[in-house]
Parts: sequence; structure tokens; C-alpha cells
Amino acid sequence: MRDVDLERVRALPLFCGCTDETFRTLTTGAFLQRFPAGTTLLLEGDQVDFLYVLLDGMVELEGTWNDRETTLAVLRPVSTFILAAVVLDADGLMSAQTVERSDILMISGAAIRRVMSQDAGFAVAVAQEMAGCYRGLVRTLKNQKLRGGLERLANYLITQRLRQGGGATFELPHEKRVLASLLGMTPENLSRSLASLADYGVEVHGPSVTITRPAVLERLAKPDPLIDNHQPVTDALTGQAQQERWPLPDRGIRAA
Amino acid sequence: MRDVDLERVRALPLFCGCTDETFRTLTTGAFLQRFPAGTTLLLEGDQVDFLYVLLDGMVELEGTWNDRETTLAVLRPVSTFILAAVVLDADGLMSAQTVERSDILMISGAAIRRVMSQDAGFAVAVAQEMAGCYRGLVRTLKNQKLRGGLERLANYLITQRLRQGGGATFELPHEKRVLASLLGMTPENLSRSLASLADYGVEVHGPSVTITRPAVLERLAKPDPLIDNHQPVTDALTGQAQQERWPLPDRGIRAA
DNA sequence: GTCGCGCCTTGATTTGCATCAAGACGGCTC
DNA sequence: GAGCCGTCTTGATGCAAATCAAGGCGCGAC
Repeated sequence: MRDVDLERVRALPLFCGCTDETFRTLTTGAFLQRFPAGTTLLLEGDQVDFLYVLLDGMVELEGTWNDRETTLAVLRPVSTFILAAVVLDADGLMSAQTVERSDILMISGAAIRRVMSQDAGFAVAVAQEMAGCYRGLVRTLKNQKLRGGLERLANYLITQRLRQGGGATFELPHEKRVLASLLGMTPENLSRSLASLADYGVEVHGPSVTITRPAVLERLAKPDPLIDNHQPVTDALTGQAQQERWPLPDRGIRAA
Repeated sequence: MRDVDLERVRALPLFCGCTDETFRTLTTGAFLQRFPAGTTLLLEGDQVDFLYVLLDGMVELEGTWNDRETTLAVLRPVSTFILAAVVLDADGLMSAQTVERSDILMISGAAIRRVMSQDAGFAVAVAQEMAGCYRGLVRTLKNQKLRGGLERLANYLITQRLRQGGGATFELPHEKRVLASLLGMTPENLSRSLASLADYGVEVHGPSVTITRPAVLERLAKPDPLIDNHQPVTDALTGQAQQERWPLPDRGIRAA
């Protein structure tokens, strides 16, 4: 495994608080693998033996029931996934497959569980990461239960705009059918909803979206910091916990 | 605080792995309080200063947006809540209110965060509890996105039957309007859905439900271990992590 | 180039669910 | 007891979303 990759992993919130020894223990048994697009990494119900760390590419997490299928999340580097199943040594509740060719680091789950009880700093980092993932899901569930399809889409666009720098034009990060599934609607309905957002200043050309009147769109979307995480995504902030900690600077002051 | 209450807390998965010193640190600063029914313990967006432990009574967790409201969970003793916000020192994403008169132990969040980095056993327990909560939410989200209202209700009834001993007759644990909100439907629709389940051998008299032909109901509900957690609730198994660990007996053997 | 195959879009139709409205029932106060 | 309020039920209606169906478009294979 290349040093540059090791450093990227070491910089993850999940690993930056652990001891060198812990990190060495975890990475010596680990291996980095490259998967082509469309590879199924993990099937719902499978025993989970590894923690996965996405270093490059894109991964989709999905759930199925009764021949239906839904996208639960789409991951970008650098992210870890199925940590919860690893912590509890339980079966995975979702499937994972690559969307693009992806570089993925696989770390022994047994090693992670072993090391947690020896390195409190690492255990704390795992707890924080899990808490961040949990809060992300709470947001998703509220989004799903409280908003209608058009509102979910409008808020998604607003969030994307901010995450991609806040300019008027940005790119949809996935295929539209994936986006539809993520938003809990059919591709047909996503298409229609995008069309009807033209009235609110949204122009769509293929994967490129331009929001001409943000204020108008916001009046429809009613974004809410308790549902939408508008944190800008920077290189410095990876991992679910960090994303949930924002905006914590002033909290730190309050607590001090 | 009474010794008998202290012991119940000590026996929680979250606390039974920590040192005596950790436990003493956490509980000396804590206080037990009794709240009447309908008390709001915590409002969405509030800063969270305490970990709450429900010792007696019933608590509802809810989320709101744009004058809409949805129930995210209903808790029974002994449960902890808002652990994620405590771990990350973040604002709460949901409101909490008592449904019945409730005895609730409040433990300093700052103390919890402090103690985590000193007691690896405790930090591991927190990580496991968070992982269990996370997996519970994944199940909820799949339930919500993949199934229709009638299917959610049918599966809810099957789960309740098992949790209450598996007899043909059992009781709905909450008011029907709360149940409706939990299942993501209106009270009107819950009423109609219950009525239409008569065709599948479900008899309802007030809060009491009888399932006369479980096989027929299951053919409609198609329960799935990756969505429905059919673990029987016993006194020995409290806490989200433990509930997610079942059925682990044979996993232990495989791993050995 | 031409074919074929996904993806996306658009339209027509049906279904599921929310909403609106009214009434039944039980528990409560006075 | 009468009156009231909240819960639950039932029916009528309207809207949102899924489904079904057809066609356009981009792109790679050959």
C-alpha cells in the first residue's frame, strides 16, 4: 500500500486520534483493492468481515425488500462504510456496490473490535463517527417523513449548490435514476419535478443545474438546519462526525 | 437516588462494561427527576447538556418541519436517549416529551465525554450503543421507503405480537394517533388500514388486537430480518446494541 | 455509417394517501 | 344528570405519486 494512501487514511477523523501502534495494527492486516464500476462489494444480510474505506471512486449503499430497491446513500472519497456492522459484529443491513471504478481499503473487522478496547482514543473516534452517521440518518428520516417529493428535491438542490461552492451553476453528482432513488421517488417523477422547478428559477441541462433565483427556491424549500446539513464539504472535513460537528466553533466557546 | 435505581442503570449495556470509578463519576453528578405526562424534556435545536435515561414511564421522540410533526420513536424503560448529540456535543435533532409520568435520570454530557477518553471499556460501550441505534434507524428508513402503509402496519403488528410473548392477542402499546405518526400515516388512514386487515385475520377491539391467522397476515406483510427486528424483549436485553446483536449466539460460534 | 441499448423525458391512467367533514363513543368536569 | 373535549371511526373528495406506455437522445459496438 502506498504511503500517500496511508496518510489519507491516517488523516481521517476515525484514525487521527489513535496511537501509532493502533494504526499500524489495523493497517498491516489491511489491503487496498481496486474494483471496476458496478461491482457488488457486499450483499444485504452478508456477514461483514471488513471495514471499508473508500479512497477513490464512488459507492452506493442500497436496501431491498420484496423486489423493490432503494438507495440509502451515495459515498464519495474519503468515507468509511458499514462501521456499525463491524462494531457489533453483525450482518450488514444494506448492500454496497461501486458506481465508478473505486479504490477501497479493507480493514479487518475483528482487528478493529480488538483494538477498540485497548485504545480509548480510537474507541472515542469510533463512537463519534457512529454518532455522526446516526445523526445523518435522523436527518434523512425526517426529510423523508415530513417533506413531499418536490420539497425534498428543492432542498437537495440547495444543499448541492452550497457544497459545490455556492455558485449559480453546479453539477448533479450522480445519474438521475440514482438521485431519484436517493430522494425516494421514481425517475419519471424526478424528471417531472425538475421540470416544474423551472417556475422557481431552476434550469437543467443534462447534469448541469443553474439556480437563477435562490430566494424563490428557498421560499419553496424552507431549508432547516435540523434536517439539511449545509456544511460546505472541504478536504479538511471528512467523516460523518466532523460533518455533524459543524457549526461547532461557537459551541466550543460556550462550553469553555 | 435509590440504590435499586442505581443498579438498574449499572446493568444497562451502556454502563455494565465501565469501571466502578467511571460509574461513580457519572452518577454522583447525575440527578433523578420525575416528570408528569406531556412534559417537553427537550426541544429540537436545543443544546443538549445531559444524557437522559428513562427508568419508568414512556417518552416520545419527534421531529417537526413547517408545522408538520412526526414521531420518530417511542421509548420504554430502560432506555437512554439523545446519546448522539451528547457524544458530539451538538444540538438535538429531535424533541422529546413524556407520554406518561416518567422517572428520568439525567447525566452530565460533559462528564460523559470526559470519561469516555479515560475508560476504553466505556467508550466501546458507547460506540456499540450508537451502532445499535444506527442500525435501528436503517431499519426504520428501509421500512419507510420500501413498504406501503398497509405493509408497515402489518409488520408492526407481527413484531408486537412476538415482543409481547407470541400469543394470538396483545395490546397496542400507545395511542393510535401516536402509532399512526410512528408508522408515517394519518390517524384516519391507520383506522382504515386496521379495518382492511380484518380480511387477513386481524381483529381489533380498542387497544387489544387478535391475530387469528398469522400465516395469512405474514403472506401480506413479508417480514424480513433485515428490516424487522423480531427479537423478543426481555429484561435481560435492554439497549439498542443488544437488540441489534441478536441473533448472535451462532455468530459467536462461527467467529470462534 | 447503422444498429442497439441505456437513460431520460413526456403523456395517460390508476392507485394510494391526505384532507375535509361529520358523527360515535368514552371520560371528564361541574 | 348535562355538557364538553379528545380520540377514534367512517365517508366523500382531491391531490401526489406510482405505474404503464411510447418516443427521443447519446453513445458504444461493429
